[in-house]
Amino acid sequence: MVRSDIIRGHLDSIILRLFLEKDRYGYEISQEISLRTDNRFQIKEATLYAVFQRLEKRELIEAYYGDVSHGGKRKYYRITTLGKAYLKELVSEWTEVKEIINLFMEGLE
Amino acid sequence: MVRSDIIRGHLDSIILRLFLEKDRYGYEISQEISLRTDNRFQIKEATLYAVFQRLEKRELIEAYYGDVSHGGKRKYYRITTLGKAYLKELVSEWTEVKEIINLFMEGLE
DNA sequence: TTAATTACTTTGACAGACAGAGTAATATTT
DNA sequence: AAATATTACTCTGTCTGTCAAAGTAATTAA
Repeated sequence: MVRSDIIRGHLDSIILRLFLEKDRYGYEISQEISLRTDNRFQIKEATLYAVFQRLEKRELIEAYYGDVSHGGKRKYYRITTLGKAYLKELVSEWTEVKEIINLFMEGLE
Repeated sequence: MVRSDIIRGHLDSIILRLFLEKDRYGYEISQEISLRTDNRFQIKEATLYAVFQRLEKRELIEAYYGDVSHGGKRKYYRITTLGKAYLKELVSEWTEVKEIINLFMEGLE
């Protein structure tokens, strides 16, 4: 398991990326992250919903209530146009951050 | 300039790496980071000295006072054996984090 | 009926990073 | 010699992101 404070700051990117693919609800996002990372990273519930609140307040995603299938009622989110533009920025930021950190880390692997 | 909370968690790595090369003092580290990143990232003074305190408390680096050349007296740090081992861990952690984030970011660049 | 799973929410705490202000010594300019 | 710039370090208080812990509620399986 990767320490979460090393992934800190990238959660918005990861989550927005998953919303770019399709509308999703919270629990699904958390499952999807565990699945795709092969359990190398798991987002904590409290963190997840805090991210949603932050993104919604900034109008990068918007919520609507979906159908109740298993268990509790699902709250779906969709990414907004603003959110898509922001994700684009985050992606190029990631490219730059990677370059910078590699600058210091390479030659040590 | 890269946002600092996206580099957060990697400062220990960057600084330990610079100490691996040779003993250095604070101001030098800050200059070196700006230089190597071409000013794309600048560590703030308050942050820098907080990192030193953290690393010293964990016995990953140790301090000694050097000669006074220009300006205020310099406090030098050297990396300890423990620090070297820890850096090794951080480097492999970085490789893994990179993989994980790329998992979500690739195909969007 | 009970337990397990799905799904979301809230509160309070903590750690890392930073702004801002301050101290102090040396070097440069006037 | 005095004023200013630069080098160098320290401290306090604040903000933000993440998380632990606890709780609510609905559905499904035992």
